[in-house]
Amino acid sequence: MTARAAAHAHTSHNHRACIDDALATARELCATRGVQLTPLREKVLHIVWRSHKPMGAYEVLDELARSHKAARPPTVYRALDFLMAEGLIHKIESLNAYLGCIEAGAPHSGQFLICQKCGATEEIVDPKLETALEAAARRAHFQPVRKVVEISGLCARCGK
Amino acid sequence: MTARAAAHAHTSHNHRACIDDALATARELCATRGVQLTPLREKVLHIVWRSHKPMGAYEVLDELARSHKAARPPTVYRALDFLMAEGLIHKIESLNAYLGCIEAGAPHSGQFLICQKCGATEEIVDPKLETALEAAARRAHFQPVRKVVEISGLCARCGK
DNA sequence: GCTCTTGTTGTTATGTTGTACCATCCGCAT
DNA sequence: ATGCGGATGGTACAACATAACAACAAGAGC
Ligand SMILES: [Zn+2]
Ligand SMILES: [Zn+2]
Ligand SMILES: [Zn+2]
Ligand SMILES: [Zn+2]
Repeated sequence: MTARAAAHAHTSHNHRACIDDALATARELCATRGVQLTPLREKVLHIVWRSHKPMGAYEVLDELARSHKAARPPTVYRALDFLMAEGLIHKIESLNAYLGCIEAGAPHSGQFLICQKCGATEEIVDPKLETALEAAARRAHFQPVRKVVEISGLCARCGK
Repeated sequence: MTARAAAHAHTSHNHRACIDDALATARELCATRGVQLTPLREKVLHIVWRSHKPMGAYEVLDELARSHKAARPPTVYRALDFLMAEGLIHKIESLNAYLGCIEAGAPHSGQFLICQKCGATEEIVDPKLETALEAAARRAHFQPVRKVVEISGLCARCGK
């Protein structure tokens, strides 16, 4: 398990390591796949990774525009679409926001614990939950393609 | 199990029975709770129940406006908010759309199988999946409040 | 009857999220 | 040099959702 994956979103940790790890992994993956992690896309990935709270596209845009005057909505959405296609970020559907993936390279839809109080969102990888999802679909003769699992509530720290 | 709950979204069935059942259940529940299922709200519920495909708020608005000239976005969103609060419909987060609940009266967040080809969306009630969600949250010391589960893919009919 | 309160609906305007479409630029292969 | 495909620039607009205040209707208490 990487330092990044070991860190929990709601706990204090060396977040610089999260970012560095995420960017390094992204560069490796894109190089291997022969796709371009351009400076613009890397910048957007960096912005999304600034926290463990899902970030809205227009928040990303505001941040990006500070150093990139030409930034417009399509600029951001194209970068986000690329990063999602490469499995480097996830979209949190219930928030219309985006979050860095902690398991980039391993194709998955993502399972999330979203704290309603502090906003911190932790991506979990739970094989039993995955199995239960597959079983539920199978029971209905349904072929799953994308599985959205977003649990909102109170994180360990806020729920005390 | 009611006739409504027994019907699968992707199969042909007597859909009038779905609607009648849903409206009757809604009237009972609201009467019991002492909340007002007004003609407007009932009309919106009826519109949402016209199919087993999640319906966007503006689609509902277009339909509603045919018989209710004063209808505006807030008209529809207020009715949808009421119906959600009473557990009569669900919002499908990954589609920004709304769907009638097949188990109104039993508080739950809903679990959905969304066909990407035909659009039919089936609400399932899977205790094992529910257990797995609870367990995953517990493992992270997370207190779940709302659980969004939306599996997109191909339904039994379209996946053949 | 009156009026206070609460809940519902009417109405206008605006905020937020996401795309369509075409132009331009750049690296690379022919 | 020419053409091609991928990436970005830039304008406009579509789709989804809410804020804020006015109007109205029904029941409770006087
Ligand atoms: Zn971190
Ligand atoms: Zn992930
Ligand atoms: Zn039906
Ligand atoms: Zn339901």
